[in-house]
Amino acid sequence: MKIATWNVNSLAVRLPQVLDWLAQEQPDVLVLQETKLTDDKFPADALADAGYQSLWFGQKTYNGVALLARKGLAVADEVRNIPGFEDPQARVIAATVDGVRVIGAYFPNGQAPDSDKFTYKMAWLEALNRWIATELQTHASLALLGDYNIAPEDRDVHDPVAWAGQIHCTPEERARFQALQALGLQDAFRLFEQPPRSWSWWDYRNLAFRKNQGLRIDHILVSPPLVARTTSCRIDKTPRKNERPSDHAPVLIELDGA
DNA sequence: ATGGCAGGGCATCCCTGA
Repeated sequence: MKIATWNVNSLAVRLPQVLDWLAQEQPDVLVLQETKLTDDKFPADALADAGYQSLWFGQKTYNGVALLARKGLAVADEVRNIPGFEDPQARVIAATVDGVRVIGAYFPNGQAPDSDKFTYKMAWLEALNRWIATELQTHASLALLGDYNIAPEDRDVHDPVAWAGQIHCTPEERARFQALQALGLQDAFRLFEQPPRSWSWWDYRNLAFRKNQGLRIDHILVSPPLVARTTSCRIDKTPRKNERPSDHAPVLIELDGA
């Protein structure tokens, strides 16, 4: 079973690239962030033609998430956003696929550590942690994946000195990432040996991709039964080389067994 | 020290992203 996440930065612009990538990689599940589409505009038919059933949860201009699955999608226990956390922004979509609880999330950016958006980010992260704890009680096999907007460690940052204390790298955000790990989740990427200077996002500006200046902020966290089944985790830089690319690259894991 | 690119929307000399 192959499960992937990709922040596409507008599905309207990136749909052809998503279809290409699905044909290329044939993931069983793909979660998308920053679709930037209202629900009436979601391209469910084009994705169905490509063999994927979809769940989607969007809004105008900002945010928006979706969950695509080839088969085994249990739509009955779909969840949108964090239960009990009042939120006008479309950031979370969850469902169960072949017994795996898949939670796709677009974590708040936070803009700057002294901003209102950072306060919102921290409240959102706290609510997420509480909810994931309860989800784990009913779903032992759980994957939390998406654009976390957190670089968990300095080795996830191309220039840790320049980024020290900046958004995505503050101690408060990193403590929240560690709090998710304290629930028993593990960073699938770090279960394996990886190339140094591996990033999932590169700024559009400054030739950042060509110079490989980026951050690793897109993650797949897996619960213990999935840790045992995970055979690989990688970042696919290929779509970042496309014409009109997303600034994020997809991240994927492969699981043993059904 | 700043902004540099990209997407969306329909007002812009704008907002947000990361």
